[in-house]
Amino acid sequence: MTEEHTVDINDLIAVRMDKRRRLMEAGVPPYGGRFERTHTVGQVLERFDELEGTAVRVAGRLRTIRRQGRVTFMDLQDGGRRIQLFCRINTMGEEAYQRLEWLDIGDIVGVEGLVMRTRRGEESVEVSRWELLAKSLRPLPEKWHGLKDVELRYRQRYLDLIVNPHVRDVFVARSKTIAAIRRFLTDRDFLEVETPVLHPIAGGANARPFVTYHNALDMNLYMRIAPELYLKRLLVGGFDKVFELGRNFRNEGISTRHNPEYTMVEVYEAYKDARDMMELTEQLFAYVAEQVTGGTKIVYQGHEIDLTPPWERLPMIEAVRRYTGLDFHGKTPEEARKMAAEKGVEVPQDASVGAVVAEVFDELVEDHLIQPVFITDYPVEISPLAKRKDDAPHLTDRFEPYIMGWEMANGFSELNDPVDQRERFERQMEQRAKGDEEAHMMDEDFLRALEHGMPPAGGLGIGVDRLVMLLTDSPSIRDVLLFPHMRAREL
RNA sequence: GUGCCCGUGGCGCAACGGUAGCGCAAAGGACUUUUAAUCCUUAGGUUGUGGGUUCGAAUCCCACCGGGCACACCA
Repeated sequence: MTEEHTVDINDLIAVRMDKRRRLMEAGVPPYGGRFERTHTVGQVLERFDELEGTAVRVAGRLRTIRRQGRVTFMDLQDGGRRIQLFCRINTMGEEAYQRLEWLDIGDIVGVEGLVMRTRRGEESVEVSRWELLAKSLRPLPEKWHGLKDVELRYRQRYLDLIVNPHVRDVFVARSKTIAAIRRFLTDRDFLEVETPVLHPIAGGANARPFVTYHNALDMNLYMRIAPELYLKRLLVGGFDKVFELGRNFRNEGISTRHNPEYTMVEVYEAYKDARDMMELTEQLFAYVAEQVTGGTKIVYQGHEIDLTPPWERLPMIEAVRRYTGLDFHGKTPEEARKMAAEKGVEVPQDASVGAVVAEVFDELVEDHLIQPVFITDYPVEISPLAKRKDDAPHLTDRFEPYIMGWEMANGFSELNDPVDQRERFERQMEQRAKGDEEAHMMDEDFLRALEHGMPPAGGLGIGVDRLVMLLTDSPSIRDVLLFPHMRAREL
C-alpha cells in the first residue's frame, strides 16, 4: 500500500481515536472490563414473550446505528443474533444519551434495559444504561453487501465472521461435526490417543512431508503425513480400539480440495477387518450427518446425496468396467497398458495391471461416483500397508468410499505380517530410488513392532475437511478452514 | 508449476482510449418508534507496483506482487 492509500483509512481511524479520547475525558472508559450479562441476545429473542417487560443485561457489537434526534436505534449483534436497542433521551437521561454520540458501528457495548416491542413490533431492549466494552477504531465492511473480496475474507476471517452470517454457521457445523465424530467413537469404546506430530520418518501415506529441524538433537524431523504407523504400534501394545483426530501436513499443491494442513481422523480396531470398517464408516457418516444437518439426505452443490447405510460395495476393476467398458480381468500388463492407451490414459512403460487399473479408475471413473460407494480390492502395488486378499494376493482388502467424486476416506485390513511388510517397504524404496518422492520410507522401528505381533485389525482414515464441505455445501476447502493457508503479505 | 480471469476511496460497485462516479460507512445539520430510516450539506481516490505505447491510459502492451478458478501435483 502506498502512503496516500493509508491516509484515508487513517482519517477514519483518527475520527474514532478522537471519540475515544472524548469518552475518556467524559469518564467513560473505552475498554471496559467484566460485564455481567443476564442473557445472550439469542436467549432474549428465544424467550422474548416471557421476558417482555423485564430488565436484562446484554452485550455485543453494534452493527447499525439510526440516530433520530432524541431517539436512537441500534442493532446489537451477539452470537450471530441481533436485537434492536431502543434509546430514548428521557429513559436514559440527557448525559448518557449525549454520550451515544461517541459510539460507532463496530463498538462492543454492554447495555441494561427493559425487553420491549416497538410500535412497529420490533423486538428491542429499551436501554436505561450502557457501557462501552471495546471501542472499535476501524470501520466495518458494508452493512448490506458484507465482505465479498475472498482474499480479505480469508486473511481477515474475523471480519468475515462478523458481517457474513452464513460463514459463522459453517464453522459451527464444523465444530458439531468434530464433536459428533468424537462422540460416535467414544460411545463405541474407542480410546482417543495423541501420537507425535514430529516424526523422524514420515510414514503412513504417499506424500511429500514438510521438513523441520530440532536444534538440541541436531536432527531433521518431519511433520507427520499420517499417524497410522504410531497407531498400529498401539495395537501391538494392546490398545484394541483407538482413534486420533488431528492434523496432517503434506507439502503439496493447494486447491479447492487440498490444504497443506488438514484434519483427519484415523480409527483402528483389533480383530476386525475391512468389511467391519466399511460398516463403521457408513454408520459414522450417517450419524454425523444426522447430528449436524438433521438427516442423512443432504444436498451438495445441487446434487441430492443419500448417506443412508448401507452403501454399495464395488470392486475397483468392476467400477472400471461399469464406467469405461474396459475389462481388465486376466489381462497381461502389455494388454492392460494398450487398453489404457486406447482410452487416452497415460501409464508408465513398466506399469503392472494393478497400476493401470488404478490409473484408469482415477482418470475416468472417480468423477462418476456421486452417490456414496465403497470402491474395494485395491491393487497391492499402491497399497503398501494393507493386507492381501486371501483368494487374490495381487489385491488388498482395502476400500475407499467415494462421494461427489471425492475420496472421503481410506480403510483396510491392516497388514500384520512383518515379512510381507518389509517386502512392501523394499518395493517402495525401489520407487523412491527411481525418483518417486512420495513413496514410503523404510521404517525399521515400525517393523520391529510388527515382529512382536500385531493383532489382525481394521483401520480407517477420514478426511474431516471434505466431510465438513459436504455437510455445509461448501465448494472449497477454504470455506471450511477458519484460516486457510495464504501467501505472506505485508499489511 | 502451467493456462484463463481479477485487483478502482474503509467496504460494495460503475466508468473500458479523452483525464474517475454512485451507494454504504464517515463529518456537520434537522428529526422522540426507526429498521437498507429519511432529508439537506461536506470531505475522501496520482485506479495493486514498476515500465512501455499514445497528444492523452483505470481502460492497450510487458514484467512483477496478491487473489480466484481449472489443470498438474496430491489419497
